[in-house]
Amino acid sequence: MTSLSIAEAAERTGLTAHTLRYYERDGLMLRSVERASSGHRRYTDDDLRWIQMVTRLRATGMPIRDVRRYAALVREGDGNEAERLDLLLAHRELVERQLAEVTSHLRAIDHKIALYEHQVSPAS
Amino acid sequence: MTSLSIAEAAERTGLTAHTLRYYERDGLMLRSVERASSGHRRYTDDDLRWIQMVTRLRATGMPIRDVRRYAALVREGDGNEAERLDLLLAHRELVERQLAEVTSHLRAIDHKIALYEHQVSPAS
DNA sequence: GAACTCCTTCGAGCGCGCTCCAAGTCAAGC
DNA sequence: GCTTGACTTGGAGCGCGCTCGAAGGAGTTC
Repeated sequence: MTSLSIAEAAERTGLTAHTLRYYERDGLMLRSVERASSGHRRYTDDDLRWIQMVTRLRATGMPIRDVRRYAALVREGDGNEAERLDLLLAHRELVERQLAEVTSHLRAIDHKIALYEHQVSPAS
Repeated sequence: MTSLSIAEAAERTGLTAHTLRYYERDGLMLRSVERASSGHRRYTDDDLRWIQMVTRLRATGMPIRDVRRYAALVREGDGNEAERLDLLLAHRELVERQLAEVTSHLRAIDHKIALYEHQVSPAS
């Protein structure tokens, strides 16, 4: 079991140390990160795995407050799996709708691009 | 050629009147929207078409400042089509990368969902 | 002509998600 | 013992994209 400083954890997760501290004080972590005798944070593999999940939720657009709710459910422990599932299913639904919308707007933009491409280096 | 009040334009575009005014004063429109003798804005079909393009750029995540740049190029008139094309191509590239990233994170979340689904109503 | 509705401008405010700063602590190296 | 560097906390600040409020004007309805 490795145990990383905040700088190392930042590097591994792609977040900044600032953000890691912010996530912790904002209730996004499952529990307070352990401390060395110096008071410095020590991130475990479990912490990193959880941060990866948080990153996935965030990268797919889940608001901080919903990640916090999800974290609270996981923190509570066994028994609320159905609630966690609901939350994730609702999120997936939303993300899929957004993907479809962005894709459709992108196709429209593609048409515009095609027009400009024709204009900039016309075949005729 | 129809000509709409700001409330009607808001309804057609799905934006709020507040946002339409904001876009105009922030330089996202191609020109100042025409006014009735009362001073009220009158949106033309051209205005609506442009707003639709702006909406597409925004919906695909283009920052306001880049939309403003694009609007400035279009406003300048003929001769900078290559620049406009560059801008749109760069945007498309970015959006496609983001779509891929979101999709990949979503797949990972799907695995989590599958685990919970199994747990909540197990086959065994 | 009073009330009502729809609009105007200017500027402040807000929610989100960080991002940064100041002042201090601790451990290691010289 | 002093310096250096990585860390700590609390709280302020910021960039983005709206969003809203106040005060007022124009036009219609009764």
